[in-house]
Amino acid sequence: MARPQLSDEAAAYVRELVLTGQLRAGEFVRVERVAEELEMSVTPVREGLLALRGEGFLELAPRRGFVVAELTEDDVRDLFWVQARLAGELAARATAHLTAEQVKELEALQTSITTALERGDLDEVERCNHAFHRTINLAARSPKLAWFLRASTRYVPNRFYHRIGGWPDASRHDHTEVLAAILAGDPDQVRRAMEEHITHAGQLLVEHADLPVAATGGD
Amino acid sequence: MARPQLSDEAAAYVRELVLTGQLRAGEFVRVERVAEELEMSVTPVREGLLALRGEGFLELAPRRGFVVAELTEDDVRDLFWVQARLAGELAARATAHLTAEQVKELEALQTSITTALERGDLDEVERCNHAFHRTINLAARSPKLAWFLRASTRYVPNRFYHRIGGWPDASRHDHTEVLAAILAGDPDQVRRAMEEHITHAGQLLVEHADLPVAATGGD
DNA sequence: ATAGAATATATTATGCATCATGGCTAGTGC
DNA sequence: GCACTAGCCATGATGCATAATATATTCTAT
Repeated sequence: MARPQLSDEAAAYVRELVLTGQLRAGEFVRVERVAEELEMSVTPVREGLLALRGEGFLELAPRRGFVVAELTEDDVRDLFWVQARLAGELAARATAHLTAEQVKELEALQTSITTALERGDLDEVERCNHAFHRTINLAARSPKLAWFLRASTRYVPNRFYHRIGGWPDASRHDHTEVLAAILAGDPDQVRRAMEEHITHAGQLLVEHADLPVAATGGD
Repeated sequence: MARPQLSDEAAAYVRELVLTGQLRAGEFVRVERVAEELEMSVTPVREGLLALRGEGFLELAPRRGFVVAELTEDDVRDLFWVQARLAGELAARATAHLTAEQVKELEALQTSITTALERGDLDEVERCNHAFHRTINLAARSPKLAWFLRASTRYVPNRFYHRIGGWPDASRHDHTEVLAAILAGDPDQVRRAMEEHITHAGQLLVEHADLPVAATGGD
């Protein structure tokens, strides 16, 4: 799976530039420049940028170029509001579908997270974290909800949580709550636990991200 | 607004083909064929299809082409679940922001819908319907939530409601409930009214759309 | 005569068409 | 049933026309 699609590579590259603030709101993304940086031609870059427009990261000014979209603190709060609702619903639905084996896997992942934390292996923590949520979200068997969830999580920079002190520990605690609710077999309790988990993450991200407070004007 | 962007035209064309069932799940969308039909070259078509992949309508089999994605009855139910939550939240948020003038506009639109219904002018009904929701959604001042809402409504075929007997009348009734809640200034009541409204629409669409009941298997 | 505005020109980048390459598949022969 | 071949089609590289903006030049008014 070296480079399945150049346009995906271009999209991922620019998305990360936007999320890490290396490209600021209002700036133009020059197709040719990106093409040079990634050593590809302009066609796949343009395709990738159009995909990013579809994701809400860029706006397209016809015959002018792609502009980085505004992303305010309120926007991030709203994104996590969506993410919390969706992750909560998916987790609630998953409760009835999770097999005993899958529950065991979740417990194993939770153990791995704890030991990895003690070793200070944050990459491993993130991997297990991801697997934990993925297992739950797949078990819900609701691909469209999962699609919307992914759309909302795209706004979280890769490896963002690494840079937030105390987050992995808080996450480990939240997962314990989710697991307990799953073991209790109570979908509503699972939903609440997962919603709180995501909400915590959102609060941390807003505190650490240093975003513009309000939009500039009315479009 | 003749042809703002050929890729948008291609995306809209194929999206409608998928939604109206002229392209069935699993079928390949041949780039060159679409290009011929729209009398454009393959580049903008491919760009449009990549956008549709981002919207969840198509899947991309690398080096094979674009395949129409599965859309089951459960998927549509989930899409309307999302739509109802988002429209409800937006309406609740709008309640505090709506000016007296905007409320008057909503009432005027509601009146227009009623008279247009009596004339049997379904196009006008749809126009006012759209304006009604748009006014509320803009007043909520939550662009990201609005983005997700739009993503969920893209799955509703254009002019779909025209073909459903009794829908315009039911819609008129639901709007009355929403308006009453807005006039009462009660966000929670507004949310409930709007969620019910969308849920009704979803039920009607599922009943009339004749979709596959379940997904074929595990991807 | 100079400052400012308006027009003409030059430059830049988009957007689309065309072309070259190579992967995937089906069809043929053994 | 398997290997090989031929053709189709996705993918992306390149070239060109057009639109938009920046720059320079000219004209006008004070």
